[in-house]
Amino acid sequence: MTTMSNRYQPPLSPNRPTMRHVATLAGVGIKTVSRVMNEEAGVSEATRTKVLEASRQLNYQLDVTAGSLRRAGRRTLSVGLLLPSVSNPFSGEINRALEDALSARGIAVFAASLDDDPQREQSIIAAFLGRRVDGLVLTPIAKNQSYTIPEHSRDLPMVFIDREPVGVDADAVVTDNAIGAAKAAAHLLAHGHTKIAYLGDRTDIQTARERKRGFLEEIGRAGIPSSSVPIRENLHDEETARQAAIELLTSENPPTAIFSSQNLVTFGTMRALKELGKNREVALVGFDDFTLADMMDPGVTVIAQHPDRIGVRTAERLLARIDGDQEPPRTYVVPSELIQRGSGEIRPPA
Amino acid sequence: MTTMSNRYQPPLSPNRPTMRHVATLAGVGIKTVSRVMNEEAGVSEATRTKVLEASRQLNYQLDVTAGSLRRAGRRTLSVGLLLPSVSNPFSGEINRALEDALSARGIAVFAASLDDDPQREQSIIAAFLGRRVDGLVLTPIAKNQSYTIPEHSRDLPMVFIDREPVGVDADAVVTDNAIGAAKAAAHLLAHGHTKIAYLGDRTDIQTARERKRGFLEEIGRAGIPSSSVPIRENLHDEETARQAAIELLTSENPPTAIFSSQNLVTFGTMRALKELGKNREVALVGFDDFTLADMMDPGVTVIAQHPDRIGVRTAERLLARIDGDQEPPRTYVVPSELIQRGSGEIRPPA
DNA sequence: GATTTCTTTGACAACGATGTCTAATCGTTA
DNA sequence: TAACGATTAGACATCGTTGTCAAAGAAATC
Repeated sequence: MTTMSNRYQPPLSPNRPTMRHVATLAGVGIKTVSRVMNEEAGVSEATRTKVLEASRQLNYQLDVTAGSLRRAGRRTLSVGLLLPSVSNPFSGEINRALEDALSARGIAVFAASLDDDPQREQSIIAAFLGRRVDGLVLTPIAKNQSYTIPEHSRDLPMVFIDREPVGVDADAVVTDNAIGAAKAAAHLLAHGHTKIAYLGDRTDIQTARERKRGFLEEIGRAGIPSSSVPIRENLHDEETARQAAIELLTSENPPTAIFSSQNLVTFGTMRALKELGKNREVALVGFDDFTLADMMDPGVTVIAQHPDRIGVRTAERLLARIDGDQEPPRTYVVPSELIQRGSGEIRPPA
Repeated sequence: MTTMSNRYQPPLSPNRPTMRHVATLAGVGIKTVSRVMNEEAGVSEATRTKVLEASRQLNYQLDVTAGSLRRAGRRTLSVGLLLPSVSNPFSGEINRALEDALSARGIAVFAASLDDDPQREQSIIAAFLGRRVDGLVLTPIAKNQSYTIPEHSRDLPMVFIDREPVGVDADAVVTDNAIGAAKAAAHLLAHGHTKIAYLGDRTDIQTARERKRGFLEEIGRAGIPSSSVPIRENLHDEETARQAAIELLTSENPPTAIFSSQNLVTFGTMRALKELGKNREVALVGFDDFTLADMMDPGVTVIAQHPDRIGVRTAERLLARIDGDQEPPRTYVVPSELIQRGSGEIRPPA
């Protein structure tokens, strides 16, 4: 220890205190303060207390971002989360599960909404990268051409949700969409239905395609030609779904059961059934659970996803990657679950 | 311009490029690159193009956090948002509206969930401050003793939602809770009810208290002694609400109408009514709108809040403060709205 | 043609922290 | 008692950027 005085004295203004303020007050060097703040070893108990006391007195708060500049691995202790929309309940659940897992490690989450806008997607990812996030979780709905992650960020820890990564080496966490849809089909078949309609989301959405595939395959296994299955697709909101359902139900040879591939489509279908007074006659199984599904008339049978489990698994993978896991990327499947509530157990008219 | 060479040449590694990389490639000084990136004036068109080209070639991405260290006002272009829970639909709407308004200005949002845990609140706020956010939006539910914002952060732009700030000078954006609840009471009174029960949330929640007050005042104005009003409080989830409602409805002198002060309480009440087969006899008005309210039997009449408008107004205030608005803090009221759907229009038995 | 002014540009020192390296101190042991 | 390793501490450079300032060159004025 050559001298006790630093090169210059900070103004010690009433502004937000820095490490130097704490150091001068405690009468130690700035690096020592750093050590105490980061709970590094090699500080005597006496100095530690001195520093802590000074820090408490000044109400000092370590500047995480400034530290990230020099910190090993340049960790910023923040991750970016790209969701269809933060206001969508499914996304909210995932967001929450992720937050819980990451906050335990002191990692904060930037969340942003995509809204199926590829332009927006570009700029959000850029914004995340510009903030030097330690990892990325991507939950896009639509198939957007290229996930243009710049070359130099290719090894950024990344986890995709509900979508297989293309062109990037990354883990993915998905629901067993095809299997879930097959379960729905099997359930309706088991209740005696043979005329089961499929109401589906936009075909450029990978999960929607998977669900359709699983559904049709199961129907096929029952010996029903898929050409005889009424299919209405590219329904992306309640209203278009409602119209499609009405059209189908008032047609010459209406289905006795309906499988709807997504929340909003289910809602539209429920509306149509109620309007036509057929809600107790035509069976319905929807993909995705929703609040109050059991309070409907009848309760709505669904294939429930588990956003919380998806979130937990995602967090686990992301943290593993951040911690240096070099295993080849994998896709993790979170099983869906059939929940019987009445609408799916309606039998066809004899 | 003394020399053209910088003190040292960067390794020009395949890693993430910095400004210096761009500068060397473009053959200009690093400050010039900074100017171009920040669209500062005083750069000739020729140099601008050169720099932009080099930046494009290297896929350079400005490091926002590093810049914040030196930038005037130390802007980090990020804000912290504290919500009851990111998975709660009401919070989600607010989050979304805020994001839309702030992302237009290049500001990213850290969202975190509080879960009524004062401990957690402390650490989240500390985490936000440690990341040097440019502003704070706080949406706590429960009354938590002290909003301990350290002295030196007192002038940090801050907006409270649904809660008057105490001990801090800050704007607030709130729903007209008392007025909304009064509207509910008036509506039920107008339909001939005199025995109207109040089912309420935890009494330590300010908005819950306001709603109760507004409700009782309106009842009082109708000449009904508030002592004769059945009141059940501190219901914080569906199950306790359901039990309270059942108790009330099976009592000797059951109410002919119910006002429930919050979403989950409304759900519990709906369940109770359905179980007792009274859903078409007993009137119900709930505070807070919810998905599929119109699909219930009967449709549920509600006092709807407007989380989107709350979010927009909040963003507006926060940005104004960030931009230096020094007006004395105000509380902004976003009006609620009565939506008739059937359950609130049931008349008492003759 | 000589000033003066304006425009364009880069060197340099920060910002607040941490990694590296070296120095002082303290026990321990030969 | 001297030598040594272990422990504790601080000086310093540095992370990637921006604010300040000064200098070079071009344009405008006399």
